[in-house]
Amino acid sequence: MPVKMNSRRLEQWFWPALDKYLALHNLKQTRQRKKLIEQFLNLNTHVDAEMLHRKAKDVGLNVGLATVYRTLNLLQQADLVEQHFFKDGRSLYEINPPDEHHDHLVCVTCAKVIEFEDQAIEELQNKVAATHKFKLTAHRLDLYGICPRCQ
Amino acid sequence: MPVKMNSRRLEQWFWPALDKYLALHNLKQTRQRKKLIEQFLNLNTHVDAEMLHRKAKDVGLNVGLATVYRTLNLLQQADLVEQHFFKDGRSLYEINPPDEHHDHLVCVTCAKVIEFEDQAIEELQNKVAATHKFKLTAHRLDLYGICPRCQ
DNA sequence: GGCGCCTATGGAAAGGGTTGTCAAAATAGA
DNA sequence: TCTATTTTGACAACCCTTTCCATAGGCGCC
Repeated sequence: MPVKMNSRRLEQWFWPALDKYLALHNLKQTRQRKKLIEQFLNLNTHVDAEMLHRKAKDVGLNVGLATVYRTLNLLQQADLVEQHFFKDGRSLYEINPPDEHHDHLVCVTCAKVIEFEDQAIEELQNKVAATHKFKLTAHRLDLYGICPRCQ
Repeated sequence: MPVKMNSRRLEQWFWPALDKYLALHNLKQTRQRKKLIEQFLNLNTHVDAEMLHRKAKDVGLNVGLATVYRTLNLLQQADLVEQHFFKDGRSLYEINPPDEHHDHLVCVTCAKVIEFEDQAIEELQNKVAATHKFKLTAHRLDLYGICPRCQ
């Protein structure tokens, strides 16, 4: 079971990391960015652009959808979120704290997602990459099955 | 390295399976379908709709792009091909012979895809599923990295 | 073979997610 | 505060994919 950072730790890691990235790239602190990211951190799950857009409107931030995409792309460039591509053409984004990688176990019946990590698997992946002389940058492992409740 | 069926075995499995599916669903044998699929089998790698469309034109088949998509979707429904979503918003399709699973090592620079299989990883996956009492039905493992030539 | 039903096709249009454009607004530094 | 530069919102443009629709083409039946 992956241990997820609690909210306090998450924020303590995230905001300085973001500030650093912004400063490094001559980017600016803006109200929209801050609010959008606050919402994202609150949710702290897989979100797509449209969900975040709605969530922002809910808390009274009148922000354009384009800005949501720009913000998500920025976060991804900064390696602060991870982008997932799944089976309907839309991307999901997920906060990506350092050293907190996990994979997904997905119930094909109820769509429930369990996160897990397995160090042994990771090591074998590195071995495979090494065999083919690849410099590994990322990976995704999704297991699909039927959860206990749905069986 | 995964062992791929040779061309003869591939065709001996594929065409009867397709015929069976068509018959079962009251679908028809058409020139376009047959030719498109012939090209796909010839290539026998990851293809996207546009590649297949071009390939078909190359051999003198004037087929609409819509038909290419329809054909690929049909094959997927029949479970004769597998659809992949790698990181650029377009889908790749791959012939999917029974009992011939493999995973992917994708170069993030040149988009080259290498196939591999690793029994040890598979076993560990089963173990993970068992831990969570999931009945595993499928999985996908994509490794992303930079290939030797792009480094 | 010919008839009729029903599926398949091509081309164009529509769809849905994402990115680009551009004038106006906001930020950060002097 | 003033100025250079980035960011924003609204909307258009984009790309891949699906849908529409009128026509063409399989396939069973006589």
